[in-house]
Amino acid sequence: MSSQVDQDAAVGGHYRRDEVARAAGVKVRNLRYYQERGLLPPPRREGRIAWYSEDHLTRLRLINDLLGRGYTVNGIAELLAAWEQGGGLSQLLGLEREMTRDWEQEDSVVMSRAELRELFGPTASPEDTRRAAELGYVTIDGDLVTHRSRRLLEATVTLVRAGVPLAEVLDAGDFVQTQAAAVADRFVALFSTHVIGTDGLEQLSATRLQHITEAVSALRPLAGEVVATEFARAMARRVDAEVAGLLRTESPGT
DNA sequence: CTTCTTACA
DNA sequence: TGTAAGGA
Repeated sequence: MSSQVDQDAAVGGHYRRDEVARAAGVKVRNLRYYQERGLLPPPRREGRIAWYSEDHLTRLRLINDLLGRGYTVNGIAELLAAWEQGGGLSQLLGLEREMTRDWEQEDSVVMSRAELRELFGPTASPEDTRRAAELGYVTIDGDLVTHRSRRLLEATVTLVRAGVPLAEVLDAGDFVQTQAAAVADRFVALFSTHVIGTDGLEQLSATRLQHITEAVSALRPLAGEVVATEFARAMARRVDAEVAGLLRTESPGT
């Protein structure tokens, strides 16, 4: 009966300095070190006693694991920061569902070629239809045309009725697809280097795989959030500039 | 005395 | 990362 330490520690999720250290398999000295490097949140203080929680324990184990795999302290700090941000955002908004939705889950619209012509009017050519199919917006089966996204179709119709030639709308769609792919590549690259590393997925432990899965789902909406925000800002600037230009040329004075 | 920090190697 | 010394 010489050590009752484990009983005290296991109950409330409160650990003293040396208890977390032992439980996580790190040296007491390093608790401070990780704290200074921003890897570990500071413990709750009660007089001279530093109390560590289950969260601290979990994080320490993760840090230790990553360190053992050759990650640098700085790399882990970056990962942890991104992780926390992503998790916070994904919980914050119901946006997650909206942003991770892809075409397969969207309403599709089926119509005949005649209906399609009627929808778009004279600016739409068979060539446009072919191009739309090439870009993946529609699939053609005999006389039936299926558009994969009702929202995109409606947006396109709106633009065309406002006077934008369909061919140019398709050009824009092509451009957006390319740029979106580039943006996605960038986020994925970030993720691979900082989270997965060079080892590849094969030799990862089950717990780390779990962590990665969580991080992916946390980072997806974060990436969407970043892009949406930047896009909104860019649009606002361009529109402002355009409107200012029009005002100068069209109404020189009253 | 214990618990924790600071500072130096 | 170890550890000696000092504050609370």
